[in-house]
Amino acid sequence: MTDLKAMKATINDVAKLAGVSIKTVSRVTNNETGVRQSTKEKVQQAIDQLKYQPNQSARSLAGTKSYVIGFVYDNPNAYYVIDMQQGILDACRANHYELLIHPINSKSENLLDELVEMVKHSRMSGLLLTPPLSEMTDIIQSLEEKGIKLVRILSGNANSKVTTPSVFVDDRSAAFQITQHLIEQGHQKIAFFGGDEEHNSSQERRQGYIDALTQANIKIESGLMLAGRYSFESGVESCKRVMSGVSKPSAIFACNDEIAAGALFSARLLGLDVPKDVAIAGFEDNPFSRQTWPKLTTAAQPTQEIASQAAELLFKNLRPSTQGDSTEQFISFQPQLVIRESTQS
Amino acid sequence: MTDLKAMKATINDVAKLAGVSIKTVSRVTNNETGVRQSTKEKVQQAIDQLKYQPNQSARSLAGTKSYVIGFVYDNPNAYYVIDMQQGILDACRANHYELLIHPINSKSENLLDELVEMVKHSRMSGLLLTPPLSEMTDIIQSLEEKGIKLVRILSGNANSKVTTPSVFVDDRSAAFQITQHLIEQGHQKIAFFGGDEEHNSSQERRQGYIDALTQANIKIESGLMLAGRYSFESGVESCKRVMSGVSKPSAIFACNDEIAAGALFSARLLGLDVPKDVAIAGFEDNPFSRQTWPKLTTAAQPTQEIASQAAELLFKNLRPSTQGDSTEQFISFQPQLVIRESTQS
DNA sequence: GTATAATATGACAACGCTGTCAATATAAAT
DNA sequence: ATTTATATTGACAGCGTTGTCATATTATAC
Repeated sequence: MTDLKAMKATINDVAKLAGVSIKTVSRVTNNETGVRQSTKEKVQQAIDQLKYQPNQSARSLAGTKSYVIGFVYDNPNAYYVIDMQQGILDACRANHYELLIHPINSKSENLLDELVEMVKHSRMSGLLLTPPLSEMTDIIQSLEEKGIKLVRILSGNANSKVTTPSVFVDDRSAAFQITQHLIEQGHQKIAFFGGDEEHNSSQERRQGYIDALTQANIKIESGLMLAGRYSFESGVESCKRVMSGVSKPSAIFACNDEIAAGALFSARLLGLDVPKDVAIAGFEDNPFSRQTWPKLTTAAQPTQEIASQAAELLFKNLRPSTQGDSTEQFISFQPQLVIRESTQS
Repeated sequence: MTDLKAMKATINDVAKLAGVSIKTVSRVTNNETGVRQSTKEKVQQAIDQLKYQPNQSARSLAGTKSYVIGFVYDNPNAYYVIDMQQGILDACRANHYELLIHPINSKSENLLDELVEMVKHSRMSGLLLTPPLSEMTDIIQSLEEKGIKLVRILSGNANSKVTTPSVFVDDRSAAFQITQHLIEQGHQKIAFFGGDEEHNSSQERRQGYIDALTQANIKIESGLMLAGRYSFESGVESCKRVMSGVSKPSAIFACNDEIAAGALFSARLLGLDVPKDVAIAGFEDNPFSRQTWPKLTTAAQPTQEIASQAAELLFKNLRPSTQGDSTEQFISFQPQLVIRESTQS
């Protein structure tokens, strides 16, 4: 049983026990090159024996690195954020980094200053960004110009011309699959309920929808493509609107599960049976997509895994030894189609 | 516009500009006593002019305080966690503290060691605990014995005999109100769907339910009080069970919204109309309680505010000057009844 | 006006680590 | 065996603060 009062082992203790200088211990803990294998083992043994863990404060005070990264987000989807945090935290623990979370308002006036101030004040050595922040190219560029290391997580694919290390989620292809699934179920009139336009994901998902319809030779009806926001209310609204229009859809592809849940709610109000009268599909696999009635067909992304890999990518770019080397700066993920009752008649 | 490269002002710069020693600057930034008013002003002016901010790493390396607190949780409800984080973060920003989040598995074998190790490693000066951790008295006690400052957030009321600073949420009284509301709607046979027993909240809510029935002279039927977990599936299960029993309820009080959503789902499967055939109430005001059909009656708690106040309480106990003084160590919150369609016929 | 107590300030050594550069050990080349 | 290049290791000075203790200044009492 560890006792708080019991002095923590320091680098000096390890050095003494291993019979080397503290600098050598430092080399081992930092995985630096130029330490003989036998020495490394000797030191590692002492580290294990004393359960030595470097003091982060001393580290960041003495060195130029800080072992602290920041996770910046502005996302109302709590499950997404929590999963991201968990994934990042896992990677942080494995790499002896600490995580500072930083929810922000991406519409803030002086967003850039706020971020720079935060990085400076908390001595963060890098930042992980999610949409919509990760898609604001001007902010990204300014941040990089100031020498802040970044990894973006966003909707899209690696064909991008930017150089910022990024983790892409191929929403377009997943949206294509969902739409295709709807078509396979015999639907010809399929509506699309969009999310916030400032999120790239909304555009990507719409493009996937359009691609699928095009490939199936189904005419794109602009009256069936509604703009909206990523919210339950928006789904309610869009459903009400489209169902009172001239051209009524037999299926709806909502840009995320919340919109889909709203559409579901609205359809019921209108006396429509789901999926008999209208099939509804969502996106994201929000936990409550399994708790609606009927359960929602959707696209699932391995959020935690995405987060871990994004963090690992950041760490790689933070290590001077591997900097500028051949580390692949782009990672891609493919969401998975999850078919449930809301689209199966 | 701040530039990252621009050297940050240090205590030395401030001292030089103010014409005092660095120690005096330190005294001012730490609000220590024994600095002449005129000197203090002189120093403060220099601080403002240079936009000086103490370096946290140096601070925690040199001193005994660390300006870092930890938020420890093991809660599947993402919305609750996010709200807690936001509230704590607000308080942290106002008090120049940093927050390290730490999701854990409260069933872990060596939970205590893990926590102590974390506190030591990250040099946290205090911890904020939520259920179920905040209700594990043995862990709490061991932590306090090791000199770790704590603030608990939990279900209950301030009559507790413990001395650990705590923020209470009076679930019992809110559950009483919900049950009373159900009774007022004419229900006599009201079922209770419990949550995880290791959460004090489940017991508190059940007690509120029992108290309300007792006061209304309604017989408590043990067959209507089901044990369960805080999950959608548990709600489905409980509903199926109670509806296939001898004594069928006309109303259900579910221990939280997730259970209620499951009950709702299950009722529909059984061909029951809500609220006509059976009224359903939840607890917590989870966002999706507004996204079910019909919307759920529930009890709402100001999670963010609770979190902020808990953090403030911790900070007060961390400040040596106010330590042991007359700061009230217990804060209470009252959840608010929210009546929606699921209980209104 | 002087002795004494109280108050205000400063000098300086930690804190635990990394960066720099010099010193040493080992391998390679002659 | 020597010299030279290379791989390994160590000594030591910071990093920006706070804690301790000594010193200087001011207020109080006689």
